[in-house]
Amino acid sequence: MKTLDVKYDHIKVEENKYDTWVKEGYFTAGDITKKPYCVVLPPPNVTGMLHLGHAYNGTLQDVIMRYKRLKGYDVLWVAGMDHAGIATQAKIEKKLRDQGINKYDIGREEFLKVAWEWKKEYANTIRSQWKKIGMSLDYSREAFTLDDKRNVAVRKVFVSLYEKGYIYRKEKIINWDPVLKTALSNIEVIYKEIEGHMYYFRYYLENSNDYIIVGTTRPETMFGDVAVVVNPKDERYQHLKDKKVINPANDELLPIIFDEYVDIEFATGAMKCTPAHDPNDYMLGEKHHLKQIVCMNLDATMNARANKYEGMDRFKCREELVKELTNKGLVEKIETHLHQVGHSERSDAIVEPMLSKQWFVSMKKLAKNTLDRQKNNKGVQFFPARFEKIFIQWLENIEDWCVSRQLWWGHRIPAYYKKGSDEILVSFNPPKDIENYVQDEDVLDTWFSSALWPFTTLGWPEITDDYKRYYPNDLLVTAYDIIFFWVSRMMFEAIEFTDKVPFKQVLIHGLIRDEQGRKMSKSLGNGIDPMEVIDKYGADALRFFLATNSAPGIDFRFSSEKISSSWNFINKIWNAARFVLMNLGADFKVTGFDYDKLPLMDKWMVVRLNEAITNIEENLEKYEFANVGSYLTSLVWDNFCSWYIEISKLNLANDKTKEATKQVLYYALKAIIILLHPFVPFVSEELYQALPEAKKSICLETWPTILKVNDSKDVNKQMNEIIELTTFIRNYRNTNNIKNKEILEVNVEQKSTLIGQLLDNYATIIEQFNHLKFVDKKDENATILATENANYLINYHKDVDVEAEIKKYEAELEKFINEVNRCNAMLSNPRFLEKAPENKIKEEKEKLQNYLSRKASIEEKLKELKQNK
RNA sequence: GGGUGUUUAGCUCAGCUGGGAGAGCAUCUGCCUUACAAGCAGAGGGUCGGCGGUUCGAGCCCGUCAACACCCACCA
Repeated sequence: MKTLDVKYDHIKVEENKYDTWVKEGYFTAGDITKKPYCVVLPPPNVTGMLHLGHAYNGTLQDVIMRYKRLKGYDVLWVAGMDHAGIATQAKIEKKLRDQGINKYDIGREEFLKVAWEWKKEYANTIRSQWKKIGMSLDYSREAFTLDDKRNVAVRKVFVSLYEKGYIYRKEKIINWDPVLKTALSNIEVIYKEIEGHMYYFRYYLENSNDYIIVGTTRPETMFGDVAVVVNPKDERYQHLKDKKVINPANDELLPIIFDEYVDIEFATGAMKCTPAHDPNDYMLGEKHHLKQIVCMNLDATMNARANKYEGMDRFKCREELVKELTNKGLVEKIETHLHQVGHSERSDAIVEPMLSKQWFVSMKKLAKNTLDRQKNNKGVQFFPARFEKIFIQWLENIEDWCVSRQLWWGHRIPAYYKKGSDEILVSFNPPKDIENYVQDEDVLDTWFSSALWPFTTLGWPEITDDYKRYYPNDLLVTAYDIIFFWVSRMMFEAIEFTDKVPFKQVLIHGLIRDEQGRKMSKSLGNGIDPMEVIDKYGADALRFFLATNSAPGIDFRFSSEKISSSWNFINKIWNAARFVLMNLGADFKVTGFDYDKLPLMDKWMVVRLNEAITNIEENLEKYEFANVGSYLTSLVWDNFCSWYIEISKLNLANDKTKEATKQVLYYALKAIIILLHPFVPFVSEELYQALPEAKKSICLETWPTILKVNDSKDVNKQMNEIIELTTFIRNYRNTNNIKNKEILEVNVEQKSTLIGQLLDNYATIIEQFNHLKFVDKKDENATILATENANYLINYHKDVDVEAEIKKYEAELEKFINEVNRCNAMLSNPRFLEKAPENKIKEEKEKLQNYLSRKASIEEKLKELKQNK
């Protein structure tokens, strides 16, 4: 049994606990005598340190994991990390660049060596951060999205999808990141509103002085133009049938194409068509069998198509071309124009839509399979439910997924091209005559491997014991910003390859913002390092803040003030525990107690605890952690500390009640510590180990159970009577400046047998607690407190200001008159009596009686006061 | 152009299936009462964004408007 320091010091408390937990195997799953419960951690990217969002996500899960362990489950929380292809490669390239190294100089193999070193370093950092947060992960099953086991699964899935016809390779318009020089999927493009220009150019008709005006926001792509398109219904352009116009940029002749796609109202209603640099133009091009002319290089400089602009950056080219055409008198006008421009999620470069040959996953059928399940109630249960709608809508409008990336850091695509032939071999293993083939240089989108995470972490494609036991996962916890990237892809892959949904439930949480409510971002520099917060306030305070200050699915603000409040709360428990332990004494034995023989106050503590356990459990099951937080706070702070401990001081001083109270203090403290453990694992372990007869660790404990009692209603009622009287007395002392040492005389007019019992048994303790004395005499100037069950007449009237007293009572009277009126209005409404549920009516009737009796008491008192005047 | 969320006390936010508005911080008053002054006791403070509707009864349900935030979408 450890003893507690006088002061709560989070640094000391949080030291040296985690390693023991891990070493003892408390987080290692596999006890097959228990029911399994499995969650896989959303693997953080090995790009760097964990941020506050990771701490939030990890805390929510850890709360659930620790709760489930206490509830007796065999909990598996799989640790793992994500290779984060683009993000990590970008960082490594930058690091190399800073050292003056170009990745092409060292080549793919050397580059990958550097990358694995990088991964090793950051993996260690991340593990040390998990440790500081206290995340109870199973490291024995730790996985990495790019390790050998996961590679086997990725190859198997790729080949299988290819063989089933879901994967194809095709030249299409894709989103090209010219900085990282790779293709991107649609959702890796972030659209931002940018003030650009709409340029209007004159396109002269062939052999004519007549011209039409064509608007564009991207003049540099004119070198890839193959037509001008107008709407067939547009009367302005009927005369252009079979005509050709001259491209102002390169004097080439462009046919006029008629297509309904063009919006007559927009700009001039005449649109240039660049099939190789715009998805809509591409579609038009396919339809009208137009050429596809790429006019840029992979780094977004212009290619030979741009003639003298070859080698120039696209935006510089735009500028120069506009200048040139202005000089030639071909510019009609230039307007500023707000539009959405796609940026690369990782490099922030303006994405170039570009014709390129890439690998795609055909999504329609896979999405449909997922939707069928979800809509037939065989899908996953979303918390909060509204995210299901978002998920469904996205799947219903899904486009094919571009999965090839022109990177080195990732799963290399298992496709082999036969030299000197068009033959493509897609196979799990390289062909035997590999010398006759060249493997595809590209790697797969990171999310291709992440999408398999719920089952590859459990050993799939092998049907392992883990897979059989822990799949499907019970829950996934993630932020709403990666529903599309991750949740939906896990869904369709799981359904396709395991014929099961990957997890039964998904808990979607919001994002954490800075103190001003802004999104945390690198560019704003407003990111908060969770490790700094932990140093200052402790992981427990951070965790309690994160878990209990957020509503499901809604963003919330970081608040150092609230973390500080969390710290204070922990400090409160710390001190309460010190008080209890000090009073139990060194020779305390846990003997339990006979509830029926307990004094009222001790019974009340047991009853409060029962109610708290029920409420906390219910809310944990619904992932309503904010509710759990307020129950815990009021249980500990109000019930346990402010009332029970304070009253227990009297019971502890009395030999008759001492022993039972000690037992209940121990019982309540232990239960509270365990209830708190999921949120504050470190300090709860410290406090737990200071308890008499503690096990080796709180991790071996079980969730507190409810003690069956049948008098909880009476217990609450009686204790509430004491609380009401006490609060009134305190208020009375306060407003009349009466010190505690001055004993107040109080006469009680009983209105119920309950009060009789209460006074018979606990008069002395109530007297001591409130520094008062119950007397028989009734002073005519007494102040009156009317409760539902009694009138308390306080015989203290020195320096009574009769006028002030009258005013006070009149105010009080008005309050009760209003209440009586309210009840009467309700109860005299025939429709209320007719339609409201019976118990509601009964409740209101009881209230009315109570208010009437309180009102009568006050009226009586007022009458007396006025007579005395 | 669609869609979602938010709007509650001075500030930051809870309020679960409709049945008398809550917390933390801040404010005011009084306390160093030996678990805790990072604390204790008491108090004040809100026509729950506006309007309309459903209901015996609305912060909660429906409609509408407003402000703010976010997501999706190929208008050159």
